[in-house]
Formats: sequence, structure tokens, C-alpha cells
Amino acid sequence: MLRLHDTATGTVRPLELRDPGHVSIYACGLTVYDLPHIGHGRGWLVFDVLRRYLRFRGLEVRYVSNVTDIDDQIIERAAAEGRSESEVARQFEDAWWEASDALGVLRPDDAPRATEYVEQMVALVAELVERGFAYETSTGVYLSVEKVDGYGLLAHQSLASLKAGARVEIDAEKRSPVDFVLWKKAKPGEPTWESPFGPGRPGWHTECVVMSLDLLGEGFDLHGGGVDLMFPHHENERAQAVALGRKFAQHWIHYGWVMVGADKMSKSLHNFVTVADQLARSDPRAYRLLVLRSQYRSQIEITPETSADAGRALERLDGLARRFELHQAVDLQREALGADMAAEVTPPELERFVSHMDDDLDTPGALAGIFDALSRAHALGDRGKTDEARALARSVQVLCGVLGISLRARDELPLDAQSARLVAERDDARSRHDYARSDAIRDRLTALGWIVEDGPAGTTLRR
RNA sequence: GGCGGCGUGGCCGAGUGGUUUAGGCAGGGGCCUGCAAAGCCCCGUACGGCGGUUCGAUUCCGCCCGCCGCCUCCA
Repeated sequence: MLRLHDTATGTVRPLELRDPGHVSIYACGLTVYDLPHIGHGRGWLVFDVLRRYLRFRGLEVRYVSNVTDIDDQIIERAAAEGRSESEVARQFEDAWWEASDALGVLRPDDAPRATEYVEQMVALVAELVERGFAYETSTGVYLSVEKVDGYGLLAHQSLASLKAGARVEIDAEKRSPVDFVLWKKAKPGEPTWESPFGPGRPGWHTECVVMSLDLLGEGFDLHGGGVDLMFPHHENERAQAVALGRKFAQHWIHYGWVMVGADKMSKSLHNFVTVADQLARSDPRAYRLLVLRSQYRSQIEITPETSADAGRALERLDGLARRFELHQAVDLQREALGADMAAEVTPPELERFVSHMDDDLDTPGALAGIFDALSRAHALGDRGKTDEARALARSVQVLCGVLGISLRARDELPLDAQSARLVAERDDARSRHDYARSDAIRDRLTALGWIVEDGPAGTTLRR
């Protein structure tokens, strides 16, 4: 059984399922007002691997991730660029999907947009007011946090210390500085929806409660996002559910930041690298490998150097696929690997992989096992134990597939006429033991950007 | 001020009270190869500092130093 760190308890504990065999997951998505960066990418990869692994373990997964398509940042950008909010949101939502697809991330089963749920959000806010948990001011409707049992569960702080530390601007109308907005009353020029509290728009924290409960139902299994969402976003989502008397997420997962030097990557520091930038300089699989080489909760740094490092490690994985001609690709496109694939993994390697993954998604440990198997496959191959070697190599391929990395047995690059001719000439020279000529041709091929290797079948080229 | 995390060999990054090593990348030696490349084998004897607990601590406790995050929109 998968054991995961749970932010609510601060411990690693089994992920208990509401319905045996079925896992329901909600991950907070993005506010679509700018290009996604590699910090967002890390988050997608973490959840992607979680989903793939659960599938591999024979569970049915329902994964929901929302699109926040109305919020302050979108309004600001639209105003600055003289466009409509929906235009801005649509542009960056498209960019989000493009980046996520490029990373090989499976699309969510549902990706609800906030604007499609406003009616339900209004109803939820009205219910909170009716139940006495929310109150209206001249600027909006607020949740009275002091009335909520256990507020501060995820922040791991008492209400008193949260109040003491509150740095929010003083709003005399709010009953407590910690109270948060559920409904923002309309300001001139902003998009608005009708509500019993007047025209306005929903607060950020309300959409995720409404959408997660609507799509996954009460008491769904797992809710997560980046560490920053722990507080206040997730705390506030939970507060609303508690106030409504509804069972909310049973387990909370939060992943660590991507750092740039000593600082976290963020929009305000202007130090972010977009997913597109990253993919321009490294294989998406190398980026994935780099992310998975660290535990999901730790902070990581992604630099050109560490990307190149991961690229070389990836090259070794592909090298295994080349040697053992692992052409039977694993389909990572739309389908995660199912449990049936476990049968293709040799038992010791499967056991080692599972024990690491079950231990709070210890992908570094899982990868250590994979690379260990890789070395042994080569060693067995060197000793002529072809069948055993192939079985191990296939195990490596399948387990990489579970992590969303597909190995390449050969480069897709077609040989141009000139290179093909040089290969033929070189093989001819070598067969005649004309090594001066064969080396000269190798130099020419190298100059053309090829990596030249001699194998049983003669000269082979790759990039 | 409150809460939390981290400091491991050249770099990245796991882990553990002592007996066998995480793993990757880079580096050195060897094997293989016409020479290479790829691959295999071997190697560095690492755990921020000071105390304490212990027969024994990198691994537990305390203190100190350094770094980071959250407490505000943020993945």
C-alpha cells in the first residue's frame, strides 16, 4: 500500500481509499495569466508519476485539476493589454496544455474552469452566510475563520499565531484579519456575475471546494499542490467544507519548490524559466529524470548544468534500449501503464521498485534500483547470458515507463545521403583493414555531428 | 516574532545507531576494441561545528553556525 506524507498529520501514512480500488485526486491547477514555468512543470510531473504509479498498481484513478480563468492577475493583464479577460485566459490555458503535453504529462480526467462553476460558488457562499459562518461587508463576503473548528490544521499554526503573524492590510470591516474573501463585490470595469450580495466575482479559495466536491464527491482521497498552497489556499478550502459540514479531502500532499540559486522561482522575482525554455535546451525526458531524481517534497534546483547531467544519465538508459533492441515501446501517450505490465518486470526488480515508490514516492530510490538493474543487464549480456539480460533490460524499460519515461532504441533521425555513403565506405575500409581511411571517415562523420560506434553490424550513427 | 525544513565524498542526491554498496554525473585505473565509442570491473573511504547519551553516532538529544521555505498573490 502506498504510504504518503500527509500535511494534515505531518506524518507519512497509508493513503486510505474511500472506495477500495478507486483513487480520487484533486490538484489545484494554474491561474492562466502567464506562461507556465518549470516550477509548475515539476508539480505536473509529480502528480503525473503518482497517477501512473497508482495505475500500475492496479488502481483506477480519477484525477481532477482545475483552470482558474478569472482572477486579479488575469484582469490586470487584460487591462494592461487592452484585451478581454477571456482572451487572456484562453491564450494561456492553451499554452499550459501545450507545455504539459510536451512534458508527456497525462491530461486530467476533468479540468474544470472556474467560470463554469460560478453559479455553484454563489450557492455555496449563500449557504455559508445562511449558516452564520460568513458575513457581508462593503467590499465582499468573508468567512469568519474563528467559527471553524481546527482552523490552522494545514498551516500547523494556531489561530492566535496566525493572527499575530498576519501581514494582510488592515480592513476595519473584517471581524478578524485572518478572515478571507468568498465573494468580491464588483469594481468598475471588472467582469461580474450576479449574486444575492450584488454583482461581483468569486474568491479564489471557493472554486476549488466547489469543483472538487462536485466532481469527486465528499471525502475524496487526496488533495494537493505546491507547498505555498498549504496556507492559505488549502486551509481556506478546508475551512469552507468544514463550515458546510461536508467531508473534505482525507489526505493532503504538497510538493517542494524549484529554486533558482538561493531564491525560489517566482513571477515576482522574474527569475523563472518557462517550460518551453527548458525544452529548448533539454529532452523533456531529461527534465523529468531530473525532477524524479529528488524526492518530491524537497526543494530542487534546475540549471543548465543539472539538466545536462540528467541528459547524460538518460543517454545511458537509451543505450540499454539500443543494445537490447527494445523496440516494443511502452505506450505513454494517453494510457498510463496498467497493472498487467507488472508481469513483464522481473520479481526482484519489481519488489525493489514498489517498496521505494510505496515509501512516500521515493523516486530517487526507485531510480537507483533501475540503474542498478541496467548495469546488471549489460554485465549479463557481456557474459553471453542473453535471455536473463533481456529480461532485466525489459524490466528497466517497463519501470521507466511507469515513471513516464519512454526509452528509445534508435534515433528517429534519418540518415542523409552523404552520411549513408560515408558509413558504407567506412565499413568497406574496415573490412579491408584500411584503418587510416576508416578513421578519416569517422572524423568526417564526427564533424557532421554524429557519434560513431562500431558494432557487430558495422558502423552505426547516432546524435 | 510564530511555524517548518535543510546542511552527506568534485557536483547532484538517497539512506542508516556498528557488520556489503544508495544511485546518477564528472574523475582515475583496468578489461573489451585495430584505435575509438558504448559497455563491464575496480577506486576516492563523505556525512556543518561543539558537547551529550551509548560499548559504538553521519544516523538519537542539546547548543551553535550557515542556508531555505511558509505566515501576503504565488506551483
